[in-house]
Amino acid sequence: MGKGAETRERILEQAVRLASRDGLEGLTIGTLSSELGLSKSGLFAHFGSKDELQLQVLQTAVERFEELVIRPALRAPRGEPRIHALFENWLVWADEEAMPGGCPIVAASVEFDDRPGPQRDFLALAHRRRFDFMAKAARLAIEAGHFRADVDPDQFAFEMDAIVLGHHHTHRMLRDPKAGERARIAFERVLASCRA
Amino acid sequence: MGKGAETRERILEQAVRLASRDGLEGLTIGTLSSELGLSKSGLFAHFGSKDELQLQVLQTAVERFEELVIRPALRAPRGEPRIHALFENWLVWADEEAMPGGCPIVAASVEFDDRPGPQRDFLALAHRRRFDFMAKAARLAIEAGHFRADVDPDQFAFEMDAIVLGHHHTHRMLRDPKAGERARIAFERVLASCRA
DNA sequence: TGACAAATAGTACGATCGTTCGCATTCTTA
DNA sequence: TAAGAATGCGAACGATCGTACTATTTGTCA
Repeated sequence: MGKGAETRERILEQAVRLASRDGLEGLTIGTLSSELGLSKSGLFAHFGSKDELQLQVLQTAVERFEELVIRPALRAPRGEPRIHALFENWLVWADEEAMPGGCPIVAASVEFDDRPGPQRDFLALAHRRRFDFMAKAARLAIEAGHFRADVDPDQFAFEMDAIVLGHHHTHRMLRDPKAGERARIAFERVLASCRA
Repeated sequence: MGKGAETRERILEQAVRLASRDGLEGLTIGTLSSELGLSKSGLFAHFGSKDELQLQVLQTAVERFEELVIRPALRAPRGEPRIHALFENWLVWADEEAMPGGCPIVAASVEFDDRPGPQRDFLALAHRRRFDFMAKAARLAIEAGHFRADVDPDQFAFEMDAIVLGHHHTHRMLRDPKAGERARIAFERVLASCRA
């Protein structure tokens, strides 16, 4: 746990920042190293290949998502409160100052959704887990009596994911200041249709 | 209006195909020219710069969207039938064989949403017009008595856009065969909440 | 403190990027 | 059909890409 790991952390933080703006392919070893005051070869040695760098960037982003969105939601009571917390955390996530280009996972997903390889595999798995988490939250809401018993948890996950994507798009591309409000109204409608 | 325009069409068709898979930056003049059996410089001469090539790719994609999604919808009667046609055409659009990487406009939007420049400007305008079209369709549905008078057309546009994005994501990244069904159920719920 | 390992820098490589320029070919049309 | 414009090719440019190798510095610990 020496100096190497510390440097790698510094590299990955900046790398996530760049990847959120320019994508995983737009992220370049030369640019990254010069912005950090490191040599290209010195930085490269930490990862061995660009593929590996990209994978670690994704890994870092996913960990940060779980830390800032998932884990705080888990501290809320099961059922609708937890779902509500998850949703609100997720909206804030899109404005993380450490990711000036928006969610790097969304960016990478669009970039790699048609290119087989380890990046795509990693992203697919991460998304699958995210979906499962949402579906499980819905299931707990059913058990808690907040949601009706005939609510389809997977359908709920789909709609929640869609609203977040719509928010991301409206917020970042259209710069619409009402994006958050729009997303909340839409989600509230979904919630209303699920309630017991 | 001779041979030049014809070649340019051929170039742009293949360019859209590549851009849908690899993004606008991943689209490279060398690859594009060799796949078409043209010389790099000969192809380049048609556009003068990569920026211009990218812009024309976007222009081509938008024109195709209007031809395959918007215009057919306009042939349906105002109100809910037109909205329904718009939605269904849009879902089919994501599977256009000429765009094996999915909607290039979605890809480019994520790619350029934080990079100022003519590409971003073009995309923002295109999206604005798409939103306006959806909102107008909702307004016509209100006038036709299909939708309640207190429906917010802009909110409707947001939710429709979100569902299409969710479908795109679930379909292309997760390869979930139920993506279309999920999107239809979600949209039906939105429609139900709007009906008079 | 000295030896060994870990971390970083330096340099160079082949490939490819977007772009320029001059020349050949092909079209159009007077 | 001859002239001129439109179109396309070939070669080359400087820059940058990811990567490989060899030094040199820095850190760790017996």
